[in-house]
Formats: sequence, C-alpha cells, structure tokens
Amino acid sequence: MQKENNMSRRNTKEKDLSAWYLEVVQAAQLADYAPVKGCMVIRPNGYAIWENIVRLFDLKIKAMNTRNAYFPLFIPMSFLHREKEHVEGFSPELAVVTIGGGQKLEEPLVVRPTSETIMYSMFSKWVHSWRDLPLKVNQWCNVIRWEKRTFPFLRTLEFLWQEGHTAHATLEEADKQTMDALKAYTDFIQNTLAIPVITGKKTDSQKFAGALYTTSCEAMMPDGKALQAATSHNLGQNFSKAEAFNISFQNKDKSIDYAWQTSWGLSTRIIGALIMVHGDEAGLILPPKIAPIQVVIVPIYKTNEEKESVLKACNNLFLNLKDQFSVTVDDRDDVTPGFKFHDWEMQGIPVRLEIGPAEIRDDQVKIVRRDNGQKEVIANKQLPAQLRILMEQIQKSLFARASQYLHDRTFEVKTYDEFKEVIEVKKGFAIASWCGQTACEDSIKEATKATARVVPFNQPKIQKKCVVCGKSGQSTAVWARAY
RNA sequence: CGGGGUGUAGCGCAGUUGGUAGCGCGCAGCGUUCGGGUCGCUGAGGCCGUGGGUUCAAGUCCCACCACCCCGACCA
Repeated sequence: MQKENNMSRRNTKEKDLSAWYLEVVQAAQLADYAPVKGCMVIRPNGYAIWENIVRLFDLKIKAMNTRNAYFPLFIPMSFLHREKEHVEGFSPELAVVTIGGGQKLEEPLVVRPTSETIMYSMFSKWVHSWRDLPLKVNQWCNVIRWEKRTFPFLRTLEFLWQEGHTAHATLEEADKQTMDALKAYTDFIQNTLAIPVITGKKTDSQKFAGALYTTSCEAMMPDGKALQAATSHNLGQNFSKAEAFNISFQNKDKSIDYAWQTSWGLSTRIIGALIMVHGDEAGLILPPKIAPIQVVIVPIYKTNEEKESVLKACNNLFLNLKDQFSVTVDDRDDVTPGFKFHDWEMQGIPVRLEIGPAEIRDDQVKIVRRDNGQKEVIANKQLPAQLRILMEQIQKSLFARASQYLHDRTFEVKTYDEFKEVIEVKKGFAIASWCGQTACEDSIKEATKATARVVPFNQPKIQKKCVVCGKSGQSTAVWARAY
C-alpha cells in the first residue's frame, strides 16, 4: 500500500508536462544532469535511440549524394564576423576560448555553435570551377550554444546533431537541395519517429541568421507548444560572396559566379519530442522503428522445475525472433514479473511477450502492446509473422494518435480575439493570416508570446486579412508558443 | 540580468518554544514471494549549502556569501 502511494505521487503528463517529462527522462535512464549547469549526460538508453537516429537518417543523407566529413571544433573568431547577420545571431550564445596551453591566444577561438563559417572557409579553397559543384558534405558532431535556460534534450549547452552543407552552381539547385533535405526530415520524423509535422517557410524575423530563407518542420507538443523538429536553409550567396568566404567558380560561359548554398540540421532535440509526443502515465513509448529494443520476453514461473522449462522456452523464442527483431529476455531472478512489466513499460519497449507454464502447455505466447496495453494470446508458429504485423500497427497507430492530437488542437482563426483564445485558452496552433509586416508579428509576440512558427507550403484557404491590423493579408502562418 | 522560491542520507521530504538528527523510497545481506511494483528481519549511509555572529548550547535565531529551481528577457 505504501508503495502504491509512493507510486501514485508520480506526476501526470496532463497535469504537469514538464515535471512528468523530467521524471521520465530520469526514470527511463535516458539522461542525467551533468556537473556543468545546462549540460546533460546522455545515458546508454538515450544514446541507443540517438544511435538509431544516426544510423537511419545517415542513409537518407547518403541518398542525397552527400558524404560525411569532419571539421574542427574551434573556429577563429574573425570567421564569425564575415557574415553580418550570422554573427549578430550567434554572438550572444558563443563559448569562446581565450587561453591555450597557458598562453593568451592572439585570436580567440569560438567553440562551434554551427559550422557554416569553418566549413565555407574550406569550401572556398575547394571550389574553382562549375565542375567542382555541387559540393555536398555532412558532419555528425556536437555544438555549443550558451543558452540561458536549459532543459534536457530540448535545450542544452551542448547538443549532438548532423549538419549538412552544400554549394551549388545555381539558385534553383540550392532551392531543390533545401527542399530535398526538408523532405528527408519530414519523411524520417513522420514515418520513423511517428511524429506528425507541419512544414513550411519561416518568416524573415524567424529565419536562420544569415539565410536567404529558412524552412522547417514544426511538431506539436502535448501542451500545445510548437517544437522545431528540423530545419533546412537556403543561404543564397550570403556566405559565398567575396566579403564573406569568397566561394567563387568559373562557369561554363567563362563568367565568375558565387556559389549558392544550403545548410540543414537535425539534433538530439528530436529525442525530447519523441518522449513528449508518445509517452503516457506509465512512461516512455517508443515507436518500433526507432526502439533500441523492440521486444522483451518476460518469463513467469513459480517452482524450480517451471523455471527451467520456462527459461528454455524463452530462449527458444529469443532464437526464433532475434534475426527479425531487436529482442531481449528479462531473466532477472530477483524481481517479480509485475516489477518487470512496469520497468519495461517505463522504458517504452513496444511489445512484451509473456511465457509461463500455461503458454508452454498450449504452445502459445501472450503478447502485450505498450501503446494501448492490449493483450492477446497467439500460437507460437504464427509468431514472427504476427509480430511483424503488430509492429507495423503500433507504428501507424502512434502516428495516427499524434496526428489526431495535432489536428484537434489546430484552429483557423479570423479575429485577434479568436487568435488569443487559441493560444491562451485552447493551447494550440492558430492558423491566421497576417499582413507580412514585422511590426504586427512583434505585437502578437508581445501580447501572446506566440510566434509565427511557419508559413505552410500548402496555404489554407481562409480569408487573407491580418488578424492584427486588418490589412489584406499577404500570407497565412501557423502561430504558437514555442519551445 | 530583473521577480519569486529552495538548500538536512543517493532521491523525495519531516524536524515543534534553540538541547548535537529522523521518515519513505532506494541501496547491502538473509529468508520469503513470483500471471501487474511480494513481504519480513538485519544493516550501511549525514561538515544539516559555505563563512561569520548571538548563546552554556544553533539544522533551528541574526548577517553575509554561494549554489540550484521556477517565472520573465534570449534561443535548435
């Protein structure tokens, strides 16, 4: 009873999302706080998810004919200053090294917040002819941004990501690459992570520091706030121009031109979205396609004789499944089955199989789904095939559930009052037109803390009148408070 | 950097009018149980955030500092 009371003290997702989230991160052993404020340790359970993200998304990077490389962690301070908007955007959050080997450095070194500048200084050496283009590289690495307020996975001083960087001969090619990367993200985030997103262009005030334009995938968290899940930028010639990094080449027609560039990134932040979007009161829920362990087998026995035969059956089952699924047997002898059920549910393992004397007798196995708790018993010989179907179903149902939520919390609004109601009361996304002026955008942020998350590619068909000033609206955006 | 709050065992917390520290979880050992967090016994673990002051005596009162958390401004 006392144990029950203690357990029931657990924060609920609905009542206090952030407390619930922090508890899941700790209890599922995804991450822990590091000695340095704002930094976290990604523990094996969390890192295994990241490894799967890297493995699967890297395939998509390669499919875009982009190769992996590695550039230095340190960037000469002066490089940041070569692109005006870029340095203005990143200056407040830079970590800077001023001493090396006990000596004061002549030029301070910036610990990379992103690698445009260090990469493009090299690009300018490598690009001379139209034949050198396109140049496409990606790197998986860590970056540092000195944030004032941090939160595990969603915002930490240091985070892991991939950053793709390309240089092209024409604007059109850069446009296409920007969109190709965004499509890769959208596909990966929706189909593998089962997180629905809204895609579109950022407004000028929200775009990447130094970009021509920025595109992004926006996901909705359970509190109705938006989370930028991935971004892809068309940098135009802002970095390649002569006064910046001078990435110039001689074209087929002998003229000299500057390269057209893109950059795009996906970070460990997405793990935070994964936790929030799918999790429930019992803890984490992982979509099968990304789960480091997809199936856990829990043996159930009383006597020693039972134990022997049950463990043997578990092992046979393990051998039967291990080539098709990531599977583990929980043969811990010092905890009860009930404890194991809760334990694996907390860790979000998609499917649990139970084997006891009853199942052995009937040559069956009990299957329990993590996403909805449904239990069924099926014959052993049907197992691998049934399990494959089940995984597919779980993957789809998680996406469907999250999509429904996104849909239910997204509202088209015509007036500023409706707008405020969506943001402040209904806690969701507001689809609203606005005149395109930064002044109106600012006043919305001032009044509601909401920002234009994205101007969707498929523009909703609603009246194009600015919700603030009433002038005829240029475009329609999705507005929300953001993480 | 502004506003608010908290520092006592690994974690979550009690600690009365000042008298030298306790509970739950967890941890270790033994037994018991095992189809939804089994139960019992035994045990280990504390510079009470730091420094100073008041007092015969400070976790408790006073002062200063430090750290962390929450709310703002800034942000993938």
